[in-house]
Amino acid sequence: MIDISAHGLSPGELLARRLATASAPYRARPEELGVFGPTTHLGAGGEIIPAGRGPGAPKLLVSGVAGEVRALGDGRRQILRLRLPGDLLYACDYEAVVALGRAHVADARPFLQALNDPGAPAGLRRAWLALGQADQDMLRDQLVRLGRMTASERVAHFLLETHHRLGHLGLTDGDTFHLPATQEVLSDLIGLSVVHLNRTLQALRRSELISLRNGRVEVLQREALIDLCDWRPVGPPSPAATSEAEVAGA
Amino acid sequence: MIDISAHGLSPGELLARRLATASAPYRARPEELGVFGPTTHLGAGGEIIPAGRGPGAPKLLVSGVAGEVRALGDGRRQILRLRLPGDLLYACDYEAVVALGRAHVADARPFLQALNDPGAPAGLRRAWLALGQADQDMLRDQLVRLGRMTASERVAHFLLETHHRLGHLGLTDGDTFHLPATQEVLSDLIGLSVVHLNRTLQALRRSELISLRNGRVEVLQREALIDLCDWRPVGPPSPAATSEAEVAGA
DNA sequence: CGCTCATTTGATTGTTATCAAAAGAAGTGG
DNA sequence: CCACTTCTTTTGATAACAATCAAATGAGCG
Repeated sequence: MIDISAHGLSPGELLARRLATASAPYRARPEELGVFGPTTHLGAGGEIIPAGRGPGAPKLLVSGVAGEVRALGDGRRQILRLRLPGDLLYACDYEAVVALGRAHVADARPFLQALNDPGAPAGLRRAWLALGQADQDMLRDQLVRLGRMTASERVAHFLLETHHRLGHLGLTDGDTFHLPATQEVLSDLIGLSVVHLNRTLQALRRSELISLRNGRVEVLQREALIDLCDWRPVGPPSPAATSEAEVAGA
Repeated sequence: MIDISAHGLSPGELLARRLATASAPYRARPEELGVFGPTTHLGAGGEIIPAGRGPGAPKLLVSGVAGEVRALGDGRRQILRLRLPGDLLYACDYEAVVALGRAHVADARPFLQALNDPGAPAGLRRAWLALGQADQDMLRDQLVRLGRMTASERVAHFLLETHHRLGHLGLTDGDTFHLPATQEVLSDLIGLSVVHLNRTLQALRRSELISLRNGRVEVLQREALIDLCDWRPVGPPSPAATSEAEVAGA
C-alpha cells in the first residue's frame, strides 16, 4: 500500500498532479511551479503553522496528514478539515495547523511567486483557482456532515471523500488507501466521540462496506457506501473512478 | 425595533457601512461603490441564486435574511450559513441561495466592477478582502458549532454572532435585534430539530439569558452568554460592543 | 370567521456521549 | 530479545442529549 506519510513524490510532482486533475486541468512543466527548498519533517502533533500570529509563510503539505485544530477550552476540540499531501496550508486566525502524524512540509512561497508572476500561464492560474473552489466545496460538505448526517453517514461520506482526494494524487491503490490518523483524530474531524466512532466503524465493517485497520482503508462496496450517505464527488471524477464504480456495481 | 427586512438603507450606504467596520476599515464615498440598479423583491423561500448553474451575476443582499441551502433528499436540509444585509451572494455548486423571509436583492456587478477597476483605492480593496476573511472565519465558527457544541451553546453562539454582525451595520438597537426567521429555519442552520431548538430557546429564556419572540431577539445577559459558549467576535469589535459589555457585566 | 403557518407541549424512542476498564499494538531502553 | 511504558483500540454499562411522533395552542391573514 502507498504510504502517504512517506511517498516518494517531490513537491513539484505533487502539485503537478493536483493541477492536472483540477476541474480546469493544467499540465504543468516542473519548472513552472517554482523551485522548492528542502522539506521539513514533523512528528505527530507538530505545529506546522501556529494560530493567530498573522500571515506567515504558507506551507505545502508534502506528505502525511494535517488539520486545522480548534481547541474549546475544556477537552473538546474540532478539527476543521483534513489536509492531505498537495494541500497548501495557510495561517488561520483561531486555529493552529497541526501535523496529525508524521508529515513533511515545504515552504510554498516559491510556488506562490511563480503563480503570481505576470508571465504565468493563464491555464495554471485557472487550474489553481479550480482547486481553491474544490476546497471551498469540500468545506461545505464538511458543514453538512457535521450538521445533518448521522454517525455512519459521516464516516462513509468522509471516507469516500478522502479516497477521492487521494485518487487524484495517484496515492490510492484501487479501492484501498492509507489514512495515517488515529480514531481520536478522526472523531474530532467528523464530530463524534472516539467510542462512538469506533462502534460506527465496527458496524460498517460488519456490513462489509469497508475494511479498516492500521490506517489501511478499503472501500469494499462503493455503491452501497455512496447510497448510504448520498456522496457526490467534488470537482472532476477521480482518474480511475468510472471503472471502479462499474466493478463495485457489478 | 429596526426591521432588517425593511430598513431604509440604500445598497451603497449598506456597503459603505460594512467597509467602514471591516478589520481594515475604509470610509467609502458612495460613488466609489458603483451605481446600483433597482432592487428585486422576494418572498420567503424565493430562490435568489439557483444551485449549480455556474457563475451567474452575484447579488447584494439589501434587506432580509438569506441562506445557502443544501437539501438531503429525504426531508433533511442544512442551511450552510446565514446571510445578512450587506452580504454578497454568489452561486454555489450544490446549494441554492434562498430568501428565508421577505428580502430585497440588487445586482452586485456594478460594485464588483468598481472594486476591480484599476483605479480603485487600495484601501477599498483591503477592506473588501478583510470582509471576505471575516466571512471565512465565521464559516469556521459554524463548523465548530455544528461539530462540537451542545444545543444551548450553538444557540448562544449563533445569536451573539448575529448580534455582532448586525451591530456592524447599525441594525441593532442596543442589545436587541431583529431576526426574521422561523425556528425551523434556525434549526436547519444550527443543526437541531425544530422541537429541540424550541426547547433550548425556552431554557435560555427561563434562565433570562435571552428574550425572543416575533423575530425580536434581546441579549439579556451578554457576559453569561459569552461564558456559556466561549464566543469571540470575528473581525473588529462591534461599534458599541465595549460599552454594552460593561453594562452587562455590571 | 376560518384558514394556514408557527410555536409549543407531551410522550417516547433512538442516538450519541461519558465513564471505566480491558485488551491489543507499538515504541523504548536495557 | 524482553520488560516496560505508552498509546490506541475495543468492550461494557449507563446517562445525557436530541430526534421523532402526534397533537394542541397561538398568531397572522384574507
